[in-house]
Amino acid sequence: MRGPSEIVITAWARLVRAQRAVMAGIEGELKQAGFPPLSWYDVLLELKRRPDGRLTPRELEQEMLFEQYNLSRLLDRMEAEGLVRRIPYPGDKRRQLIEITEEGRSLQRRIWPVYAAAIEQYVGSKLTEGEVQGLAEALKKLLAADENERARPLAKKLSGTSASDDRVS
Amino acid sequence: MRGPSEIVITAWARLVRAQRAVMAGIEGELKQAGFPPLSWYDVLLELKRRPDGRLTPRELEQEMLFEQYNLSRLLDRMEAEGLVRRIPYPGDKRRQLIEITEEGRSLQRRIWPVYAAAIEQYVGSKLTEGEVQGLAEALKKLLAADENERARPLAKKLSGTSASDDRVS
DNA sequence: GAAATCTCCATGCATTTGCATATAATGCTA
DNA sequence: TAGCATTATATGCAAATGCATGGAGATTTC
Repeated sequence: MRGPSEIVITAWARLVRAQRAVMAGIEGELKQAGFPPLSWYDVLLELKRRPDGRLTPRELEQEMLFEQYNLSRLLDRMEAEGLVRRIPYPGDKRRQLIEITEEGRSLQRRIWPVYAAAIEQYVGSKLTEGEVQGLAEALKKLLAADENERARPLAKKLSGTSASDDRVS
Repeated sequence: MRGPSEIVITAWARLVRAQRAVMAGIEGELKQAGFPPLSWYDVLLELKRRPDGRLTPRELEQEMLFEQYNLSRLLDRMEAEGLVRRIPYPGDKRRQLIEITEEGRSLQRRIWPVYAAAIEQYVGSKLTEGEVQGLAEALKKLLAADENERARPLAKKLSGTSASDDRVS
């Protein structure tokens, strides 16, 4: 395996830094508006997208690229706040279904305008349309599964779909 | 402020996911090779780049986009391992200088081949030269300071330089 | 069809992070 | 130059994360 070229190293370094900077900014906006961390929003949105508002933890984990134990506890907290509900999975007692509550839907709707504004501020307003296109395209390729990757906890099943309304993260 | 277009939302979502996936992969490679987390490497590299191998915590914080308290404790751990050394800052008793030790330099050198291979695997090998160029360019613009951003803890002074040898993160 | 294996989710414990605040030194202002 | 604001770093405490493992239930194997 060749070593990475300089530009690859630069791109990687900037990917880390940009994600940190933008994430810190956006999380800061949400917090300041009195909202929970972005991961809560991600869960709510994934659930809301489903016609029945339900998903198994396993599915959520793969969508969000979250560690299993991490998600388990995140759901604990969200359930404690009444945003989601754990219900039994018919036909398999190991599994469960996470269902978004009305309160969860309400929170998602209230967060979105703030989140959207932050995305526009930290991402949209900094790039041209073409640059955004190219960025999205390149990142999609980074997300593509790779046979060479060793067995790893995250990033197993990735998809590359687009967004609408408040489809984010 | 307009809301973000769909493609902007997609790009942001993928930025988060790609960074998570790639970071998890690369961190996994390092861990498996018995090395400490990437943040340790970042510190070592920033210090090593300086002619005198020294930097103040404040400077490190800004280079790495790390929280102050977070860096303070990271340096505690690294100092405990003998990788860096805290020395007084001449002329200002509030400050200090963090100096990389010989052991720190050695660790950095040993990590680099593993890290480089991982970068190539998770980033370089997935994109064409042109795509990498475009990605680096777009991310640079995301990192550019923005007057509209509210006073935030991170991301104050950002620069956009390139890489060489083992100049990463 | 029983045992071994695998899948899904939870949890105890250590580490790390986040948040607020402390401590100490410097710089500024009147 | 006394008082007050500001800067640099550290730290107590709570929350979140990582890691290893547990335990229950499904699936496979022979």
